[in-house]
Amino acid sequence: MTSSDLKVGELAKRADVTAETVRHYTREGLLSPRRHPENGYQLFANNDLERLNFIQRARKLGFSVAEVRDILAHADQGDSPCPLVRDLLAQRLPQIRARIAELEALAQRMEQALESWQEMPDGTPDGHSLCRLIESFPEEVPCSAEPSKPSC
Amino acid sequence: MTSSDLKVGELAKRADVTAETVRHYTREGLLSPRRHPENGYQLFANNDLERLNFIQRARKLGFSVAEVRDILAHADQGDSPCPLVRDLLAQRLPQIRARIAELEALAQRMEQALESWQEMPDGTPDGHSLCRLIESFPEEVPCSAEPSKPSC
DNA sequence: CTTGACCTATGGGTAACCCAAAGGTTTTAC
DNA sequence: GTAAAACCTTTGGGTTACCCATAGGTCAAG
Repeated sequence: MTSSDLKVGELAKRADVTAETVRHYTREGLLSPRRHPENGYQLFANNDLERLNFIQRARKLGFSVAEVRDILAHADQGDSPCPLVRDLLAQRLPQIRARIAELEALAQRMEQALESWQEMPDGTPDGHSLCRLIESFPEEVPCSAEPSKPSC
Repeated sequence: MTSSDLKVGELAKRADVTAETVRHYTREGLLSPRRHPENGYQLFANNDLERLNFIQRARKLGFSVAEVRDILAHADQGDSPCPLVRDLLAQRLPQIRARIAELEALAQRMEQALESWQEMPDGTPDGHSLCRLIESFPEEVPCSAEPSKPSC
């Protein structure tokens, strides 16, 4: 109704996301557009552009969509969501660090594999080997299995 | 039929995965158990234990289940899958590196946020701010937007 | 012969969207 | 003024690599 009302595509363009993303956030309860009484189109207020920008910032900080929904719900009720925000971030950070370490280990396995495979022949699969490249690769040995090893 | 035939749970236990995982790989075509003619149970050959170990190794090297299926299909046809293996790994590695860089950037944003928030008050949401902590966080500025900046 | 441990198939859930289809609406252009 | 392009709607399915619940059949032990 207001001059500042935006349709899905308009809001999406201004926030530089796809219309599908806007619909997704709406389905998930992060946005609550009014409806045009005649054609059923979703109508977003100017406010919602700020809200969508907020969502994007929060997502870039690593919050999940569900977490952002909770943050927004707090704020909508007049409570400061900041303590929640801090908590969530502090919880998530070590998980991200762990994920980085995992991927780093993976990348090193991959590099080591590619390197050591330089000198190995391809070979055709016989009854015992599918691809020696992979089979020659050491299986991960959990440290608890051989506590005597000093490297563990 | 053979003494070495294994049921789902037995194979799973020996390869240290869940029975569900074995069923999943079977559904995806990585394993092709025979069927017990009377009770319909899946029967895995001794061979399949090696095959499952191979799958686990390949997965740890970063191959997707679909990729492992292709690798196994090659080998099953008597072709050496090794060139495919090398190709896939060489393709995947830079993607992993990119993902690591992304997560590293994310972790740094998170740390910077937590740090700078130490000195900021929480505040209750007013009409203009949901949580200043997040809103104060700089939006990602693509370098192409301001080519004059020397930092870009 | 019952109980518990195992098997089967089916279908739904996860995260954050993307995409297609079928159909109604609005805008643009001739 | 109208026809085509552009946009909107809802529905439902796909992505990854599994996990879990249900309902019901089977098997080993006591």
